[in-house]
This record gives sequence, structure tokens and C-alpha cells, in this order.
Amino acid sequence: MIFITMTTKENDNCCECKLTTELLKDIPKNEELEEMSDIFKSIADPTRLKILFLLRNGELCVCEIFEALDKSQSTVSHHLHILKKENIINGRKEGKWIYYTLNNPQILEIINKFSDVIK
Amino acid sequence: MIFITMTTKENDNCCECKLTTELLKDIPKNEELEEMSDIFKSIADPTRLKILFLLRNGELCVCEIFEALDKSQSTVSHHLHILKKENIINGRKEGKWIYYTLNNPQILEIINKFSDVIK
DNA sequence: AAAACAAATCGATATATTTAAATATATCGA
DNA sequence: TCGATATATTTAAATATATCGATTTGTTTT
Repeated sequence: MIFITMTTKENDNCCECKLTTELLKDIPKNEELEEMSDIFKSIADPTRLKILFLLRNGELCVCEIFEALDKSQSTVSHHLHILKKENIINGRKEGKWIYYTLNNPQILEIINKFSDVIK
Repeated sequence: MIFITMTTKENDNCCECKLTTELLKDIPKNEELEEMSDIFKSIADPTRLKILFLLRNGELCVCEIFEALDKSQSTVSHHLHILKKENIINGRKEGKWIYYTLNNPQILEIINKFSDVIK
């Protein structure tokens, strides 16, 4: 749809920059962009970031995470669900308890690196 | 506040995991976690991610970004504002036009690396 | 100076997210 | 089986975010 619009006005740019059709080459499709943004959304919350840091040294049970967080049990459960859905953490059931771990500990390095690059 | 609660029940855990006080050591303060999550929020949107990819090869004027995005001009302006506020992009005014650039091109590498780590 | 244009800002609305209370489910120990 | 406990789910309220049309600001062109 964009492309059709462009071809009808491709020599009619407001400025002398590159053409849009050219710009759109090799850019992830909208669907892919949405998936990526869902992943970033999952860590774009102070409570969930804190959960990731709590898990930096290995697995913890929900009750432990809950006690560290000053949020209601249902809220914590909800945040864990979001992180699990995006494949950031994983839960292991053992009797009454559920132990969560980081799926890939590298994630904390990247989070930190990210902050560095922005500064 | 958490700490006070903990000291009154520190041997009364629901499970045998590490103590919360121990867990909270070396974790970014809430204020810092909020700053970090604001940064991630700024890229946790498909439109803004697309803007970053559009800028991968250098600066573009707003009109160009606008034409590539299929969103209203005010919406695009708003997204640019958010990215600028978080120091992800920078604007340079030249006459009628404003040209935006990535503050640090490395950011796209990290974004991609991030996706890889999740998969 | 007036018209045209690029971009930002404002105001309103629709949608999404965070949160917690209430409830449900699963497991354990008595 | 009953009661207690750990966790998840449902629901609803409060808040935040995305979007767009209209307006404003600043710049260029005429």
C-alpha cells in the first residue's frame, strides 16, 4: 500500500533525501517488529527487570521473588507470566513450589550493555 | 520497609531458598530500574523500532520517516520525541527540516543480539 | 508581508498495561 | 478427607500509551 502511494509521487519528495522505497529495503516486516517489541515490552518494566536481577545467581521460588518485591502475590504472578510467555524465564515445579530461572543468563549482560550504549 | 518485615520473620521462610535481604544485594535501586525500563519502553514499540531501522544508514529528515511509516504526522513526531527523550536519537535542524540520526549505531546490533538470545 | 510548508504541540479518544482483591487450582500434611 | 499453603487466574479499577485532527511555531518562498 505504501509502495503504490510512493510510485505516484516518487519525484515529489519534500526534501532531497533517499526514496522511501529504498529505505524500506531489508527492514523487518511489521509482524516481526511486533514480535521484537513484545520482547522488549516484557523487560520494559521496573518490577520485571528487578525479577531478572533477582534471578542472576540461579533459580528462586515464587515466594522468594514475591517477598523481595513489595507487590501483591497476584501482581508478581502476572509479571512472571509475562516473562515466561516471552521466553525470558522458565518455571520448574517441585511439589508446592515453582522455581524460576533465567532461560539465558546472558540477558543481564545485554541489558547492562544496553544501558551503557545509551549513556 | 521490606527489610523491617524480613527481620521479624527471617527464619520463617515458606521454602528453604536464600534470604531476601541477601538477594537484594547489588540490585539496582528502584529509581535506576525505572530509568532502565523507560529506555526499554522507548524501543518497545513496533513503530519506534522501525524508525531505528530506517536510520541504520544515516540521518533522515522527518518527512522521509513520516512517508515510510503509514502513521499521521503528529504520531510520528510523538514517537521521535520519545526516542529523543531517551537519548536514542538526535535531531539536527536545517532550515525547514529536521534530520534525525541514531546517537549510537551500535544500538541496532544490540537489538538484534537481544532477539537472538531470546530465541 | 502573505502564502506555503515542515515539524511540534495540544486535546480528545481508544486501547493497553499495571495492579490488587477475590477466586480457583494444585499440593502437602494431618 | 480436611485444612493450610503456594501459585495461577479472573475481574475490575486506575493509570499509561498510541493515535489522530486541529492548532501552533518557525522557516522559506513568493
